[in-house]
Parts: sequence; C-alpha cells; structure tokens
Amino acid sequence: MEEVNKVAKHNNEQEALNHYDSNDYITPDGYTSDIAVFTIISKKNNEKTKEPDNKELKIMLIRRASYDSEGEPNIEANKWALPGGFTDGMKRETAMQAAERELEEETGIKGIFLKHFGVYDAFGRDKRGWIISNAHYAIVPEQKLIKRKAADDADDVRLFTIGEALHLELAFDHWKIISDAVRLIERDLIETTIAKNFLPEAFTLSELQRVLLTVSDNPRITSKSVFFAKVPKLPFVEKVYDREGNLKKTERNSFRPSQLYTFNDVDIVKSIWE
Amino acid sequence: MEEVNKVAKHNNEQEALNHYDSNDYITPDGYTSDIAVFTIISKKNNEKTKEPDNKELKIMLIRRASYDSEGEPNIEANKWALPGGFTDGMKRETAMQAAERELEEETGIKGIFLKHFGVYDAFGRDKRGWIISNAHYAIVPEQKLIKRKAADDADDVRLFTIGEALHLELAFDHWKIISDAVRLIERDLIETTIAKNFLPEAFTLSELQRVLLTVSDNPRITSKSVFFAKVPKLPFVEKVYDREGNLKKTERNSFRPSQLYTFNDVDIVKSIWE
DNA sequence: CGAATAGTGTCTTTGAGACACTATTTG
DNA sequence: CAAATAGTGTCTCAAAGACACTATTCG
Repeated sequence: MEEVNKVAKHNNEQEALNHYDSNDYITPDGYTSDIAVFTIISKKNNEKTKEPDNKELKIMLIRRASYDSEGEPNIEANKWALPGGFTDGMKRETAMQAAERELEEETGIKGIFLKHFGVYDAFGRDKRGWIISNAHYAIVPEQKLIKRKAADDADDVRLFTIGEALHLELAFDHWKIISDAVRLIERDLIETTIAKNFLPEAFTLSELQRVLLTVSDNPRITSKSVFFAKVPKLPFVEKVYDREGNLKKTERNSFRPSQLYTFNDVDIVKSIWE
Repeated sequence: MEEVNKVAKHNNEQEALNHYDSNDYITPDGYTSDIAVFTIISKKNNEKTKEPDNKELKIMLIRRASYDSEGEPNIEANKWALPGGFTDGMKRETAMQAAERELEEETGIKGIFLKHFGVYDAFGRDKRGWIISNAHYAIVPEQKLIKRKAADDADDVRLFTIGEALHLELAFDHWKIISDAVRLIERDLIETTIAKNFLPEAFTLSELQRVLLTVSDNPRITSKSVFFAKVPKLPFVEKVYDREGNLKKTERNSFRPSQLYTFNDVDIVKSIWE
C-alpha cells in the first residue's frame, strides 16, 4: 500500500514538473545583492593634547564606472553607490554568497560579518527592468581596513560619514537602502552584540565604550564609572586569560595595563515587559 | 556647463539602457511569497470549573491540491504547506503585495499584520528551478478568525499547534521556514509590541497576559501582581477613555469591570548594556 | 610627581518581586 | 455570601546612578 502510494506520487510529481514552464510567467530580470559596509574610524579631535581620539561611524561607497567591463556605457554612471551586483545563476549562488563575492571583487575585503536586512523589489527602482535587490550590511573592524589604507584614497572607493553619504548623488534607490541600514545598525549596536564585529577579538572596556559612543549618548554608556562597573558583569562578555591562566592585559591605550575582554556566545533576549 | 553635462549624461544613460539585455544572464525562474499565519486560540482545559481558558499559539497551513487550476498534476501535491505563491510580474507587484493577495485568495483573510522576515534562495529548494521565496509572518487576532470558523474545519485549510505542524510532511523547505518563523515570532512577542496584533484595539491586562503566556514562563509575566503592577506603567500602553473622558471598562471576562488598555506608538529600544 | 588612562568604593534612591489583602459584580 | 476575576499595599532585597577616590605606568 505504502509502496503503491509512493510510486503513484512519484509519477504525479514527474508529470507536474514536466508541465511546469517558467516561460508561462513573467520572471524577474535580475537578482542582485547590495552591501552597506560600515566601519568606525578614529577622528583626530585635537593634535596638541593627548586626548583620546573619538570614533565615528562611516560607510564605504564606490563610484560607478562610466563604462562597464565590456567597454559599453554603464547605467547610473559616475554616481556613488553601494558595492554589489548580480547573483550569478550559473554558479548557483545565493544572494548572501553573491554579496560576499561582490564585496571582495569591488573592495578587496573578505571574511567579515554580513547581515541580510531587507529586500528592495519595487517596480521602477532599476530602469533595466524587474530587478530585485537583497540588502545586507557589513562590518569591517578598523584594523582590517588599515591593510588596504592606500586603496581608501582611491577615486572609486571611499569612506563617508553617514551625513556626507546621504547628501551625495546616489545610484538607484541606494539613498533609501543606506538610511534603512543606518537605522538598523544603530539599533543593533544597542540591542545586540554586533559591536563585537567592530572590535578585535580581545578588546578593552574603553575600546568597546568608544564604539558604542558613536551611536548613543545614553548615560549608561557615556558615564565611565557606570559603564566600567556594568559591562564586566554582563553575561555575554568575559575576561581574557593567557595560557598560564593569568588575566591578559594590554598597554596599547595607556601606560597602565588594561584588562582584555571578549564576547562569548550567550544570546540574550531583552524583554520589554520587565 | 551643467546643462551640457546633463545632456551628455542622459545620452550615456540611454545607450547603457539599450545595451542591457537580461537575456545575457541567467535570471530567476520565479519569485514567490510564503506566509506563516499565526493565531492564538483558546484551549479548553477544564469543562467543569470556570477556570479561564489558556491560550495556545497556532499556525495555519493549507493542503496542496492534487491538480492545479488548469487540471494538471500539481507539484508537492497533498503535502501541507504555507499559503503563498508567485509574485505577479504583470501586476508589477512587490513580494509584500503578493503575500497580501495570496493570503486573501487562499485563506480569505485580509487586512492583517504582515512582516517580512527572510529570503529563501538556496538552489534545489524547489524542483521547478531557481525560485526565490520571500517569507513573511502574519498575525490574525482570534476575533477575526471566528468569522471564518466554518472554513477552519475544511480539509484544505487548518490550524495546527507548532508541535503538530513540524511533524507533518511539509512541502518544499517549509519546515525550515516555519521553524525560523516560530523562533522569530516568539522573540518578537517578548522584544516588541507585536502582541497588539493578537488583541483587539482595546484589551484588558489579563488578555494581554494570556497572549504573552503562550511564549514565555518568565515570572514577570506569569506572576499576576508583578504583571498587573508593571504593564500600566510601560510607556507604550495607555488606558482607554470614553467620549466623556471616563475610564473605559469591560465586563467581558469577569463580573467585575476591568480597565481597557491600548497600545500607543511609542517605540522603545531595549539596551543590552544597561 | 604630573599626566594620562584604568578601575573601585560608597552612598542614596529607585524599582523588582513576593504575597497577602481589598474591590466589584452576579446569582 | 460564595465565586470569580480585577486590582492594590506593603515589605524586603537588589541593583542603578552619581561622584569621589585609588591604581599603574612613563618620563
């Protein structure tokens, strides 16, 4: 009985498949990924004193070439845009894989945190047709960026503050994608532990504090004593020890060695009903 | 000078557009929307006492027909599946609009809360080809469901508890989509005010409590005195008044009238760093 | 010792949580 | 008054926030 059903089912399945033809429908003209790449970089605020640098949230944009790789005029040429491009159907890519590949091809960055945050599929968003874009945001820690410092000054890939970026002439609906991304990353820095992606594996409390200060002026974060007292007690951060079991410290920010911390994998759910 | 640039640009743009042909690339074979429809329904736990009904989170699934609308064998026939279907390129729909339309066509429900939560685009997820699905979850308040009560007992649309649903033979990758949706809605009920979509515009504290109890056993929610003391002080709920400015109450749950509350639009961000 | 960053102690006030008590209505 | 849900008062203990104080290193 079961066997018979299975066979019958298989036949129907085969028939159904044979009957399906995607040419019966209008299908999308393209499936792309865009990536809003964020980093936090030091902002020298006073050359004379030894006051620690403040940090600032920046976004990486590329300038679209006048001509494409085949020498033909490019659409939305010369405008600033998010890195990204078409998902390659030949490679059987997912949108996330396309995002990783495009990011490396266009900016030389790989192995960083990527998060999908939205789909942009309104008709008319791209003059070439029905083109669906998956939007992601990415986080580059400052140290990784230093490796490609020279390239940052290039004419075609540049870091902008959020305010600058939203005043540029941007391609497609990238103004909307960028503002959505900014709203989201600011919220995620407060509500989740994504801050870890801006930091080295082992970080000091003041380094963490400076990251959070780029998006919040809440007294729990701005006040040194409150922040320094609270963070070591949070369930998702822990002190770093060396091989001998001693507390690991660093002097990179001060004369006095400071304790290194790291994020563990504790996931917390913050109830709004408490 | 500016004028000249504009003209030049326009020409290039036109050339670029003429050069673009989506047939140069492999494009997706379909762009669909799936909807995980949740509701919370009363569960009679004791017919003898007047103990208030407990509530339970349920999901609505449809059974895929053996034959499609043209009388041809259907793919994944007879399996249970999320309602959903193809985005209609002719109608220039977005995935969200397709979700709303399909939901009404397949289950008769409209005008409810819908939230996009993910994209499923792995190759092989649908045997018909490269088919991308946008997943949404939807919330139906119990009252809306009563209107189509008869239909619930139908053979093709049914409510299941989460446990039941995940043990059915499900079509495509719907097992994964459903478990992602469940994880998300449970989290959102705790971290956001989506609970309001399960409730009437004006609700009592005990009604709200019963909704939250379907996903949490946290003492702040289970303990009556704690919950009743805290919720009226939360910034995003407020008491309901009638036209004369008197407190509005209801007797639908008890002999003693109870105060009605409503959600306002205050959006709160719960910091994990506090 | 002065400068610079790191980190602690202490005091006051606020709020969380437990639990028993009071309130309002019907039959 | 019994039953049923709604809602409050009070007590204890823990944690939040402010701010002044101590610690470590360099030159």
